[in-house]
Amino acid sequence: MLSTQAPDVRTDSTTTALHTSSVEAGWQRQGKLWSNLKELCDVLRITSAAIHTDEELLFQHVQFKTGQRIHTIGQPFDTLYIVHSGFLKTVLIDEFGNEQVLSFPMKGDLFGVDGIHTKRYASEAVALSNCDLILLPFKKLTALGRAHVEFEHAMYSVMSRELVREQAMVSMLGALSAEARVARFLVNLSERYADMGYSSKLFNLRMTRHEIGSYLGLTLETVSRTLSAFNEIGLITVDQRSIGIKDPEALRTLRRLPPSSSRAKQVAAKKSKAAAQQNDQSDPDWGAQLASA
Amino acid sequence: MLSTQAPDVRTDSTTTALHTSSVEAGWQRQGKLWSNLKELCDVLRITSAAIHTDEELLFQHVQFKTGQRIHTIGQPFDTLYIVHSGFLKTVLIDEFGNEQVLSFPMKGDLFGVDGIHTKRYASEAVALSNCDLILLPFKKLTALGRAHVEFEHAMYSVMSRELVREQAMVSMLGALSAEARVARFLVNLSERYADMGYSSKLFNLRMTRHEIGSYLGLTLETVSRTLSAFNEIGLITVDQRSIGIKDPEALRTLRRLPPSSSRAKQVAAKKSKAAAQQNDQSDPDWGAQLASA
DNA sequence: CGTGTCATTGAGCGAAATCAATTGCGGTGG
DNA sequence: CCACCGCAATTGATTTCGCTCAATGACACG
Repeated sequence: MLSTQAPDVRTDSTTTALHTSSVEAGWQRQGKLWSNLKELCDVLRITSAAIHTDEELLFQHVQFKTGQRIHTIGQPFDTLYIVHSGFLKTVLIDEFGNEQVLSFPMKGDLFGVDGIHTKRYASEAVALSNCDLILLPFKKLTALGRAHVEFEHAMYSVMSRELVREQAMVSMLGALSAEARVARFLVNLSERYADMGYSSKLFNLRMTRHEIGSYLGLTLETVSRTLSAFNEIGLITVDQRSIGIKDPEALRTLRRLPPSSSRAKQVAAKKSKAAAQQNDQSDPDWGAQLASA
Repeated sequence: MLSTQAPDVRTDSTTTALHTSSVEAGWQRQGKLWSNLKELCDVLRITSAAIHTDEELLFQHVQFKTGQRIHTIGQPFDTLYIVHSGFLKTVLIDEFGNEQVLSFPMKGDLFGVDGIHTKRYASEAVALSNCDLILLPFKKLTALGRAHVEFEHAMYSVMSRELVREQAMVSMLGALSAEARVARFLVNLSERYADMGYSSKLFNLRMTRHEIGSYLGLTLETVSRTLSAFNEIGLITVDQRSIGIKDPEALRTLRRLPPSSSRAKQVAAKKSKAAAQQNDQSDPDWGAQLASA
């Protein structure tokens, strides 16, 4: 495995030493990490102009290993979580035990917000990799909001951001085709990786096809087929969990795959090209098919 | 039109006299209405224990007529809206002008929250009936949050509630069949009407089939057909915009094929019926098909 | 009484789900 | 080390749900 391509962070040595490796931010103390307010704001990408770096307030970190649950549905709520490193999923579980993936929190994301209203978490959070989370007790948050005007505003802002994200999700599920959803999902992941300083062109998926499908409102087979189709066309490369983004712009603007008839044509063209030793990804007349109305 | 069944509020005389009719709460002043903090909390269904009723702070009301836009996408954000009476829709508009309905705010609902993050509204709000809205300037809100601990908590709570609602929406779009979506939509509306003190059994839809379809991720034809089907089965009565709820429990538990399994049972039931040469649309035991997960 | 908007209903088709078979990979234990 | 197992992923065959296209009906409005 290429350690350069994967945003694996300290997972490279395979799940063993969490507390031993050094980390970018936070103060290390006998295996526990603490962050001050400034660091917390940085992780959340919040403008912390008037925040004193000498603030004595500290925020505890907690580590979770792959597969562990951070909180479950119905569990009494009292703290929010900020992802310092690692990857997670949040899921809703219906009355029959079916999981519905709601989000894939990663570095800088906040989760647990759904617990504020009813004082119990409305969703379940599971670590998809080893994780380092910053605990943000809700009490502390409100106290902080009253002390620092900036911080209060920032918290509202972050919650608003979450809401907008959900809205975009609803819009996507309601209006886009399967291919468009998968395409946007990939672009989205790519951009988030870029934000985190990793490669936006080559990365490993942290979730299964099933989880992706659940997130996008599709079956795992459809996700798999769509990825394969994108691969054939040269938009991406796929090898199991490893994804290479080849044509971000096409993915971003993709609405629907060409009709199966012209698709056959395309494949044919591709074959003839391969036979002629031509370069693959030229395919002139599509890749950014737009909806007409 | 039966004025008793419809939560029409001052709309009966058809869009003419807004400022003339009297309203339940608020202080009337030459055509403008003002609410104090207590009233505002009441509308939001917030426990306002420690809120002084003698609070001098007043919140302005604004009236909108059917079809008017409250705010548009990209417009600078500075105030939130609380629905005092009337019905609205919030929509997202994609790059090709297609509308995607996000919510149908009604009495007690808060909207405009999506503007906090980017300082510009991310969605557009349109009045589906004549509306009376309470303005809640964001500045005022934060100030209030610092003054009244209770209020700050309440605002977080309301935003959390919105987020949970969106999550439920995502879950529905991702996992439920067309019939289940429509069924839940009806139940949801019914309950909201009940909360507002109107009949939960008989009401008028304020939105078109197209808008319902957009909201549920369906086409207007599918919505229409589904309503007709529910009507034939006796779950509801439909006559244009007028809906009568006949079997809330069946609607509430109506499902379709979530992920896997459960299908065997369905097919078996179908086959046994077919074998018994049963009449088509009598189908006694459907209308509340449950997934066995 | 036309005209436009919204709703209903039907026919046909296509995208995605379901069902099913196979392959690839990582771990485990003989 | 390899055989075996379980899980994930790929791929194909078939079904079906919901969309598209289209015609018609109901109602409000000028």
